Amino acid sequence: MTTAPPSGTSGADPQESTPRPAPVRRGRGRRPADEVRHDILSAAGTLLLSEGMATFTIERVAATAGVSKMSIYKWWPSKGALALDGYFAAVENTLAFPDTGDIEADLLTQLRAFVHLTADTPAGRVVAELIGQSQTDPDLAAAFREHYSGPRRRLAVEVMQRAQLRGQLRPDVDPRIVVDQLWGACYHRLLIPDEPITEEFAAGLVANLMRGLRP
Amino acid sequence: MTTAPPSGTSGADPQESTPRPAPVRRGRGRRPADEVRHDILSAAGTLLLSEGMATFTIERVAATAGVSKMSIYKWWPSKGALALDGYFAAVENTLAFPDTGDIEADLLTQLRAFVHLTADTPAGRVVAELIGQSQTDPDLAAAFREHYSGPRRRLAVEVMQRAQLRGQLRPDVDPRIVVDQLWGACYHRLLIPDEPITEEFAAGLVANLMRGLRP
DNA sequence: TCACTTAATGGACGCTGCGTCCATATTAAC
DNA sequence: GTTAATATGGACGCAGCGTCCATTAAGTGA
Repeated sequence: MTTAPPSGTSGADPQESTPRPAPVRRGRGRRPADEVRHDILSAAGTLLLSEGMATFTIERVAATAGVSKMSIYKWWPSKGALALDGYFAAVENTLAFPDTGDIEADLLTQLRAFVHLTADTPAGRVVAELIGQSQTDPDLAAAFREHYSGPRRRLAVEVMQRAQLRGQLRPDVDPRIVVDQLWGACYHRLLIPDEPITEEFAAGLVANLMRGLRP
Repeated sequence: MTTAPPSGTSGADPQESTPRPAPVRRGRGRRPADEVRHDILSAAGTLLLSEGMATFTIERVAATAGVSKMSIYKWWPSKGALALDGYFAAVENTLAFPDTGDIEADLLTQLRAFVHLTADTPAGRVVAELIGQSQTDPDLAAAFREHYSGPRRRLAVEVMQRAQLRGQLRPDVDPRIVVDQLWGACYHRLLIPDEPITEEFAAGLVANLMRGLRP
């Protein structure tokens, strides 16, 4: 969080070259598109992280953002798509995947990050609700695959392919399947919480796969 | 809706060449509880399998079953819980888990059954939507764990524990984690369809885990 | 500078579904 | 046969959806 939010709710930015006499009051009339979009995304992210998907509605986002519903419908096709963008706007989105040369250590590091995310932040719960919503919201499903699961999956596959070239992984295994056996297993516990998501779980995932189950 | 006279003749006339003799126009008054429950579950299952969770509403189930909403609210706390029971009522629910003595073959058999279920029947899609709904429906989440995921998970763990006693699996692996790496991986592809669910996928899941990823 | 174009707002609309509440009708239980 | 139980139809207020309009302000170019 920076100390100088340029578009705070309270006042105009005095650093702008054009002085604005009455920026606080909102009424009818045209407003800068970026400003409107920012207000919407900010409100959507806040509502999503604080109360979750169950009470997330277009009307509430509009009211919180001080924006009309039409402005929202103009840019987002469904409440799920809006929620996803709100999530991205609210959450630090680090897509870094370490590649230190030790594939086993790198996988464990990433899985530990997942454990931490679900244990110590609301992000895990929110992502689970977004995946849930995407089951009956095609627009969200498409956006989720394109902007969330797709890039992450690709990144993990690439790291494993490099490990295969280094000879650290059997060349005949399909890295795409391994992704499902590591992160898919995590999402499984996130979405169907029969068992907890712990550090031991993460360690077990890697150990089982690397060593194999045979005695 | 026109106001129909209280006599039985004028109630549901429009399409009265239906081969079903039973669905006589119903009016007010007490009915056998089992009969009402059956009508509700039957309608819920039919609606769920034919149109999915997106258009599944209490009102529609009530109308289809020829039942008042109150009768539904009397027995089910949420639409998700009703949908789950409707699913069980409509789908052949085989919980058999083979234990031939060859754990690798048995796991593959079960995973192939999952592939078949998602490819050739609407059950996979429906289960995915139920899991999705359960993310924002605590009643459904509880019922799903108790009646669906819990028993299935337990069964798989028991089979693997027996395999451990037979010496077919390393004694130090946690079967609960293996469940996530096999079925969790399948549900991952079901819920986030970046990659298809195929026989090769099922075979790869088992092969990766049994042999291990190391060269 | 000023007229013109663009677009966001408040407010309203009809619709669906929710969850609840009755009065009534009818069967099940005694 | 009488009584108690309960399912039904119908209505209620509420929330949210998705769309539409007239108003009003910001941006644009001459």
